[in-house]
Order: sequence, then structure tokens, then C-alpha cells
Amino acid sequence: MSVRTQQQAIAASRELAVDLSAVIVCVTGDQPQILAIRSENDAADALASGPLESRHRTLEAGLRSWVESQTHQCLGYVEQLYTFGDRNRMVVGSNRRVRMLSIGYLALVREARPENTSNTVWRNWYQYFPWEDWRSGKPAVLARIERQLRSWVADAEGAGDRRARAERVRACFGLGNIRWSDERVLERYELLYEIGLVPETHRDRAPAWCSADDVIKEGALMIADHRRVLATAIARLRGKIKYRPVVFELMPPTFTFLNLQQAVEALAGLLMHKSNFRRLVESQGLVEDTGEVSAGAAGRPARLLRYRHDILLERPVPGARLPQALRGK
Amino acid sequence: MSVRTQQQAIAASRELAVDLSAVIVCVTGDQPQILAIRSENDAADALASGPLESRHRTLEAGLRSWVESQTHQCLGYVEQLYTFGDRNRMVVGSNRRVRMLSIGYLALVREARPENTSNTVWRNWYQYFPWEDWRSGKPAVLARIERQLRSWVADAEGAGDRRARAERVRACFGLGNIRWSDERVLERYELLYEIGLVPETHRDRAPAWCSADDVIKEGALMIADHRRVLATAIARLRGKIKYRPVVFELMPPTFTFLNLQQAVEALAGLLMHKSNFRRLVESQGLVEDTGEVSAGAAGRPARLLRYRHDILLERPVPGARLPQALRGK
DNA sequence: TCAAAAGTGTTATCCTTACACCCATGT
DNA sequence: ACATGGGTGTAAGGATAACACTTTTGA
Repeated sequence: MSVRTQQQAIAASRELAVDLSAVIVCVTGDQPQILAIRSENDAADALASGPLESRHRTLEAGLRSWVESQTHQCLGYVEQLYTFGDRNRMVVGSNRRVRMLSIGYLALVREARPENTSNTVWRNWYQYFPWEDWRSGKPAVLARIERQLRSWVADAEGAGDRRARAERVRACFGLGNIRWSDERVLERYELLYEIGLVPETHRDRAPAWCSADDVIKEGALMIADHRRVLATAIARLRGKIKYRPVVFELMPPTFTFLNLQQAVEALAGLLMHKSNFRRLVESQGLVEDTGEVSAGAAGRPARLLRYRHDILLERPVPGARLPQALRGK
Repeated sequence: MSVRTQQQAIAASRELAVDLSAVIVCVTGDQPQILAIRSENDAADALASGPLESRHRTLEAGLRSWVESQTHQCLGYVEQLYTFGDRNRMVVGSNRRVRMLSIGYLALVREARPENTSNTVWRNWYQYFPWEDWRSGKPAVLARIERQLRSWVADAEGAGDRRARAERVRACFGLGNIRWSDERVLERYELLYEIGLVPETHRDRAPAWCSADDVIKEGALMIADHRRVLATAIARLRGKIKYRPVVFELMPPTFTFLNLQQAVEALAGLLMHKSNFRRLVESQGLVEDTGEVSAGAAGRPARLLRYRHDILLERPVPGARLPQALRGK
């Protein structure tokens, strides 16, 4: 098995189609946005996606190249998310089924360029996931979602199964003594998908036992599994801002503390304590003062900050969950 | 661009070969091991890798199926790592170059089964990365590595470049006021690769400016980019054990605190404080006491523990790096 | 009796959270 | 004057890291 011939691999690939898809994120003001591709006839949006071209040395270079040429967006930070290849991604080719593989990427851009191609739009990502925005209190949709989840738990066969379901619901949606976790975007979406609360379930292959009546209609749809890819991206980004200074990839060259806080809040879908936020950012040494102050805003003008580019990599990545290792020797 | 025809995608895939490769990990006693495929003629090992078959519904199912049939290992926890597809992975096909894509997976198994196929071996992963094991003090190789890194820093063109290089070296290898971070396995490997301190650089495409004389020869090689895949796996696992109870996927049904601690230490390549480790594990409620005690060991017999399967998902994932969100509303 | 490992307890320190309060500006 | 946002101080509580020390077994 060690020496698989290239022929085998190539033969296998004959039934394959691979593309790259990108969740392109920016923050305008206090809203997180993604670049969506509008389809003419279909109601559902799509993510930007393009072919895997072999002339680029790396996958990432290929992605950058076509996204930049197609959308006239200059990509900043880019990170591979996941490779999606489930069977329900198959499409029917000329005369046989073809497995679609899609390598998902997260890309951050600094500003929302005017939409110059007619079919691309910047959309607030909470349009697709209304239950993920807690900034103005608990989202209304969650009442209905929770009701459905409870009945799913109640429908379990045995007591063990019921416990497991209850546990999972509590963890995903922060019920009982567990808190809502902003990072569980994908787990939440997958739970909804699995139990048929989301239209995609019924579009893909509806299991007999779940009815389409209970579907949550709030939240815009996307084609194929693009909403799953988006959920993956949001989850990754929400996690990442907590231990790597990636927010700054979304900020203009100078910004105030409030700007920064609102950007983080937009991504996390949660509000933060003002003073604690400042202190944390300041203590990390991530920003430095430009001499200037902001103008034109409502209240007192604020100092304008700038990201300290020199601290690109360091950040001791604090907060490990294991006891500190023994020092030295 | 939104509506790419399937034809395009399929056409693009003609020049593609996709396979799955797996880093299969277990811990025996106090050593982390991976399943390596020995090659007959070549000196370098390979990771387990197999074709992407279309009969399975998910990629993961396909991986499990062929790994289990080929290696007679029953895989426990499985997680997708990354999709590797750089140009230097190209291979020459019948009469043209073919891009090799490889979807890397991390798989954890509970025990090292006797090696029943002649060409598979369990190997200590520190054979490939001797600089990653700090359990008995600072690894000896690091002296040489650090010397080379310093001279790379000194060789920088301008002052800015020099600072950036110094910064990067400090962050990756924990020099100056920055501590060694067990999780930066991949970043370290990539730095070594980039500046030609590792044989792979010269095998792939040696840049003129770096000489092969300085190469670090300690550490076993692997074919193609498999050592990079392994580095990715180790990094991911080291990170994951800190916030998800994945170590237990590597433990036998019952174990002592010491067993558990040694497993974690094996993975992290660092030693922990005994009492603090216990307290942390206990406080998380991850384990429960079986009535029994361990027998036959050197000192005083220890209580045998068991993983509490009921807490699969919860774990509030503490230690977020952002200020706590405002409560409720 | 000694070595080896299992356990228990305690302290200083730092980080996080949660408040309370004052400052500067435009309308 | 007051609303809006900028900015400082601080005290309580919790988690960590680092010690010191006792207990139980096998050889």
C-alpha cells in the first residue's frame, strides 16, 4: 500500500472536480460582511469560487489570483479552512456522477470596495445566521429554535439517547448552566442541519422522520453547502481573534478604540466591556498612538491608533489549558 | 463567474491527483508514536496514504475504511488537518506534470497493534523532530539550530529585514524573553525549511543562496512533504489537548493519573507539575474513580481512573482571550 | 530501610470581571 | 445642559504556578 502508483491516483481523480471557494470578509462600521455572488434565477447566493489552476505554485496563490482578478478585491490575510467533499456534493456530469471537492478559504479584506461587478454583493453575515448575533440581546429566532430542539430531545428513543441529545443541545446553544459560546457556529449549524431544522437538509436528502414543516425560515439560504462553509469561516474567525491579532487585518490604517471594539463585537456577535477591552488591547501592546485624534464624531474626539506591525508573530499565546510546564531543567 | 460550469471544473481536475493521507497516532507508555510506512529501497518513511474513493459518503468514511482494511487499526478520533497542494508536490505523469493534492488527516488510536504487515512500523515521532522533545531538558540539536538561525538573522539585508527575522526566530524557537511554545511545531519546521536547514529544501528546489552544508541531519526524513504533514498533525494535537479532552482517545479504558500525565507530556514534549496536573484534571470533572487500584508498579499503587463519557461536548472552553462578554441583556 | 510513586495542603501572584466615576466635545 | 463617547481607578474573586510535606507500597 505504500507505493501507490501515480496511475491509480490519476484514475481516481477522473471522477473528481476540485475548486477553491472563499469566504471574503470585511467589517464596515459595526457590521461583519461577506462577499456574496448573486445568482440570476436562483434565490440563493453563492460564495466566491473558482477553479484550481495548476499554473500557481501554491493553492493560496491560485486563490488570490483569481479572486483579485474577478472581484477587484485585494486580499489581505488568507487561511485555508477545510476541504469539503461529502457525497451530497456530487453533481451529475455528462453521463455519470462526479464528486465535487471544494477547498474552502477564509480571506480578510480591509475595506468594502464599491461593488463593480453586477452580481457581487456585500452582505451582513447575520443575514445568513440570524441566531448568531447577540449584540442587541438574545436573537428572537432562538425562541423557536429552542422549542424545536426541546422537542427533538424529547423524541429520543431511550433514556441514554435522550441524555446525549440534551447534552448536545445544551453545549451548542448554551442552555442550562452552560453559556452561549460564540465559537460554536458550525456545531450549531450542523445540529440544525442534522435534525432537519434548516432547509438544506430537505434539499439534500430528507430523512423520512423529519418533516419540512418545522424548518427555520429566518436566515438567507446559499447554494449547495456554502452556508456550511460560511459557518466554518465564522467559527474559525471568532476563535482566531482570541489568540492572534487578526482583527487588524480588517481595520483601516488608523482607528479608535471604539472602532476596534465594534469590529470585534461585530465578529463575535457579542458586546464587550468598554474599559476592560481597552485595557486588554493596551496591555497586549498591539497598538500604538498616532499623534492624531478622530474628528467629526458625536462625543469627545478619540485618539487615533495604529497597529504595531512589528509584533507580527510573537504573542506568547497565553491562556493554555494545561498546567505550566516545568521550567528549564 | 458565479455559475462556473461543471465542465470547467471537471476539465481542471484532469491534471489532478488527489489522495488522503493519515497521521495515525498512539501513545505507548510515555512515548508518542505514529504509524510509518517503510519503503523498500528509499531510506525515508511515508505516512499512510490511500486513494480517494467515491463510494463513501464522506471523506472521513473513506479514510477510515481503507486505513482500517490496510493497517488493521481501528481508528478512534479522526479530524481533517489541511489540504496540501503546493507546486512542488507535482509529479510527472505519463507525459505531463500532474498536481498532487493530498488531504491530510489526524487519527488517534488507543493501542499499538502488533505490526502485522511487514512494511508498517510504529515510530516515536521525535525521531522525525528531535528538537521537539524537551522532557529531558533542552534538546541537544537546538544548540546547532540556534547557531544557524542566528547567522541567518545576521545575513539579512537591511535593518528592518534583520529585525523581522530576529522577531520570527524568537517567536518560533522561544529565544529572548519569549518562551518555547510546544504548539509552534509547524512554524518551526517551516522556518527551517525556508532557510534550507532541513534536507527537504534541497531536495525540492534549492535556492541558490542557501548551501546544503548547514543542513540539520538529526531527525529522520520522510518522503515528499510528509514531514510537513506530520508537523501539522503534532501542532494540531498539541493545541487541541489544551481545550478538548482528546487525550482520552489515546488512553486505555482505565489508567492512573501518572499514565495520563505521561501521555500528555509525551504529546506536548514538556513536563508538568504533578500536583497541579492532577488538580486541573480533577477540577474539570473529566475522570471518575473506578473502585480499583493499579498493581505491579514500582511505588504505591494508584487509583484507576476512567474517562467520564457523559461529558463529551460540554466543557465551557474556558480561557478566552477577549474580555468576557456582557451578561444577558 | 529505602526508593518510588501516590497524594494533600498552602501560598503568592496574576488575570479577569465588574463597578464607579470623571473628562471632553458638539448640539 | 445634556447626550455621547473617551478615559481612569480599583476592589473582589478566581485561576495558576511553585513549593513543601505526608502516605503507601515493593524490593
